[in-house]
Amino acid sequence: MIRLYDTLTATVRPVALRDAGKVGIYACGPTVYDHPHVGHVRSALTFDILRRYLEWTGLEVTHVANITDIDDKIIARAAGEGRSEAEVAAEFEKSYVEAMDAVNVLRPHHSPHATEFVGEMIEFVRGLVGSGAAYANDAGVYLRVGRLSDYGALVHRTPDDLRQGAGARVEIDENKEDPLDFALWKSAKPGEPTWDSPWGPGRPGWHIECVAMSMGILGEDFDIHGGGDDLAFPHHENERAEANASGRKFARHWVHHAMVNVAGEKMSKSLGNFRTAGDLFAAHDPRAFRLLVLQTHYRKTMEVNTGVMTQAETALERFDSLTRRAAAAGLSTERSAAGVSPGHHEDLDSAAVEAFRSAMDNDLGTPEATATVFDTVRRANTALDAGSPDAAVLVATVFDLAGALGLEFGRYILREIHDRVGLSDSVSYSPTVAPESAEIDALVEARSRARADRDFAEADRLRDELTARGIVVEDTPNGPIWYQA
RNA sequence: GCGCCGGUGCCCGAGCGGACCAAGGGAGCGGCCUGCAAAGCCGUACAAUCGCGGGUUCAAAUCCCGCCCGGCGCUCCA
Repeated sequence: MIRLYDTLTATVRPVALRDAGKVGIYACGPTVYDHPHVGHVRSALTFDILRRYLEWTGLEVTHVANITDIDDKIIARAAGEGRSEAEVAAEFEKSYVEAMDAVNVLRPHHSPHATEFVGEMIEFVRGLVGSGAAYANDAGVYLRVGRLSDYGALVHRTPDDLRQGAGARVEIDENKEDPLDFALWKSAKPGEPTWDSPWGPGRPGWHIECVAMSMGILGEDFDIHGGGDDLAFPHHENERAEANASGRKFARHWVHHAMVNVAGEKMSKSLGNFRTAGDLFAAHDPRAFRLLVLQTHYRKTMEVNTGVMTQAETALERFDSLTRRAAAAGLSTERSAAGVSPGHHEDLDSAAVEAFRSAMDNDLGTPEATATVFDTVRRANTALDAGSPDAAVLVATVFDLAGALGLEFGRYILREIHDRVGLSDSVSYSPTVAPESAEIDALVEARSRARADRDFAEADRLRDELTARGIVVEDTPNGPIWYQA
């Protein structure tokens, strides 16, 4: 079983599943008040990789990632733009989903919206008020944090510690019994969307929606809860507080990933920085960002800039070229080529599979796992060069392992990606495709004939002509292969 | 200020007490292959003095202490 760092215990420990063979993951998704930025993408990629890997090992995964579609920032934006909160949320959720598709993030099994769970939230808050764990006044309903002795445990602080910070930095709120108390329900203010509740019209507080949605879909005592490490406090801590105050068991394991820095965020484009995911993917292959995320451990801050993106794009070329070489040799690059199914990889190269598994099991060691895949690429190339029968298994291994990481190859893939997100017209690097090509084929064949006749001047002329059309020709023992650069 | 995380080659980035070398990717350089390329493969010196200074240990990039620098958090941000 995979071992993961658990924020609560501050140790790397095996994930102890509630139900054998099944994993429930709740990953905090975005509040959709603006276009997604690269940090959102890293977040989604982290959990997509975790999910894919767990599925690869044969576990049945239920991946839940919420969309928070009602909150102060959405309200503010809607008010500023003279449209409804729902319109704002819908616009940016669409933008978010497009970015996720661009980086090949599998759709979560559930993508609940906060506004769909207001009824559950109200019930939950009602229970807390009923037991005295929370109190209501004119401003709303607040949780009595003072009753929770281990409040702060997720960030390894004591309540007094936090109280000091809260008292010092935040103006005293007269509606709270304790500065640490926070709103479960906010009473209606003019111009804001509201729902009816036992405490009058109002709307949910920030943390309650994730408690309602996670336990509503995955049930109590679910396996993994995660998000960016900036969410550990107050968001996740407050979720814990709410769940614990209700007497229910919450997440068994807490997984937090680190942030991404885009150098000197102030001067964006001119310095090669990217404010939004769209900016990044208009300039670079989205797969390169996934590779970058894979090559950095999830608990470590990563830096994104033009230089590292370009390096990652070049690295990707190793996979794409293996794809071409394998295809030219008549080998399938389908994951299923070697009869692989989730949890069963015995027909693949066992050394690579085991190295991969052991890297991933060790706190999602994607950098080492990715290194294993690159090692396997080299072995596959060597086997291909030698015409060895081992090539088929090695190639199949590469694509199986890479698939578990969500990497997809083949130059034609890029066009698909851009079509998927409607970026085809805005890319500033040349999208590569497998063009339809009776004409190109004819030129390539003519060149082959010229080479066979040792008429190299003509062969080179034809290659130049192809180059002028953006076509790269490579000669292999299995004949020439070509693709659009 | 307090808490947590981090500072590794030209660049990105693993490793986190030793027994096989400080992975992997990128750049540069040299070689093999090629008609020439491309792709691929092989090699790559000048100590990578693993932020700096102490310490523990038979043994430290890996543990401890101090310092410097960076990131995140300290109430609505992935």
